[in-house]
Amino acid sequence: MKILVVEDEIHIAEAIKELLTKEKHHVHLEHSGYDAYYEASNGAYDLIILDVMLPELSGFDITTKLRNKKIFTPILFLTAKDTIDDKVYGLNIGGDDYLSKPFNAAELIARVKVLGRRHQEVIADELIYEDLRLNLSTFVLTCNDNSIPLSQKEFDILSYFLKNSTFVLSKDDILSKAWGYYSDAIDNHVEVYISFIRKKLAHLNSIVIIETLRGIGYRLGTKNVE
Amino acid sequence: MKILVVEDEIHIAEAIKELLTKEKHHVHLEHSGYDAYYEASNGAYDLIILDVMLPELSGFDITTKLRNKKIFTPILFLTAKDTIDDKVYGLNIGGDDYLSKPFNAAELIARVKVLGRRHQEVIADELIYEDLRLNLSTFVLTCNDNSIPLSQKEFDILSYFLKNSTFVLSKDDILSKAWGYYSDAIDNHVEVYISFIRKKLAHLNSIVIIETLRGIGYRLGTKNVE
DNA sequence: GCCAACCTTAAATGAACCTTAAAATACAAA
DNA sequence: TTTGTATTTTAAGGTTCATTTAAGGTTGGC
Repeated sequence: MKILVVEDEIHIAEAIKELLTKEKHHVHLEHSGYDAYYEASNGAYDLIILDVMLPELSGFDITTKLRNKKIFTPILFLTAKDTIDDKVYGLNIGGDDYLSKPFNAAELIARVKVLGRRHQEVIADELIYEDLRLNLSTFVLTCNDNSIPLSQKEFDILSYFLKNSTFVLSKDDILSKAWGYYSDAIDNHVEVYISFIRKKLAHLNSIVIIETLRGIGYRLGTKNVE
Repeated sequence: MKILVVEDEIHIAEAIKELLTKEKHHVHLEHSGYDAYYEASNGAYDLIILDVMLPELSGFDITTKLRNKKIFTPILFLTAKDTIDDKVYGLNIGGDDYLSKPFNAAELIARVKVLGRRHQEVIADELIYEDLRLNLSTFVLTCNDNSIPLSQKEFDILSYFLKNSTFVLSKDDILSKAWGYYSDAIDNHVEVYISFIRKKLAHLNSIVIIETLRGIGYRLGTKNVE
């Protein structure tokens, strides 16, 4: 699921993100009311976890504005305010559930699961760059009418490139992204996988290539620059 | 809405009934576990408000039995037990919400409203996908003129796939759906049952297959009919 | 030409997955 | 309660395929 977490206390926000990411959700963080409203208002999320006490707009304000806009993404309130009146208020203006801080990880996950069960019209999201589309749930890479599945590592690396298409990525960057900081993987691992991915790009006839910047790293680019 | 209230303390039960009747709901009271299970098991209610501590069967027992029987009426637990483990347990076995006694009248009404909104899922008696039909009350799987019965677990898993035919389901998804969040079931359980189901699909000559996405999960698909 | 960085490929390894049969459990009938 | 049957769980061995290893080849800068 695509989940928007709105929480101004950074360490709590990060903890929630980590927890949900482990459960295979895609998490986006926002820390202030207006940003959150703006981000949520396209209706692209499957669930919004919303702190009530926020800078600018409160969680309740955001909920009211979204519901007025006919955005019915399920909303789970998350807050230190634990009085019954608050709970009732939140549920009445269109929230779907309520969890008090400090909360238990298992309970958060259980409630997310319950809310997610409903909102099953999930849009499979994908990364797009030039003529490439990478499906994030099936790991299938598509170019025009050709498709090819990627392995886990190929996916980790290519998605990293697609998310950072304007940057040069060093081998160390790629190593720590795809193998982890503490792994003993070496440069040759990256070289091998870059080779695998290039082969798949060629097989798809994509115009996308991976350029080598000798001694520096790799960068996405395109063929025939005319 | 038609609401079943299961509560053994008569004065509380009556108070809830009065409260909900005032909100224009039709309320039926039960005071013991077996009676409640029997009453709920025809699936005629829109909502069940269920005390956890009951004579004979506990509220959790009733929920489990109902869900096993494919009765998915929303359930609101109502209880004095307020530990997180209880909450998580209740939500995981198929409950939808949880309210601790003593509760506030306004909060009860607010939560009833939320759960009522949710029960707009159409009740069908079979799931259909491509050439497959799965009867939800007999657990019989049919393809063209061939039929074969499914066991409980086979049914749990295949119906989960049929309800989510466009999504990739991970082993964890399937485990928590068919065995529950707290079970100690392992990946091999899923593999064994996927194998069982595939054998039955083949036996029926269905065009439907279960694809493996290595390292990711499984997804419904069809044999390539060109 | 020489060296370091990089590329490619094939073989070895290991993790993920599949299948099957036997053991354990649940459940209903006798 | 006992017995028989269906279902679920356990366990083991086999298979496949992603990943790692390793070796030899290529490229580009000095």
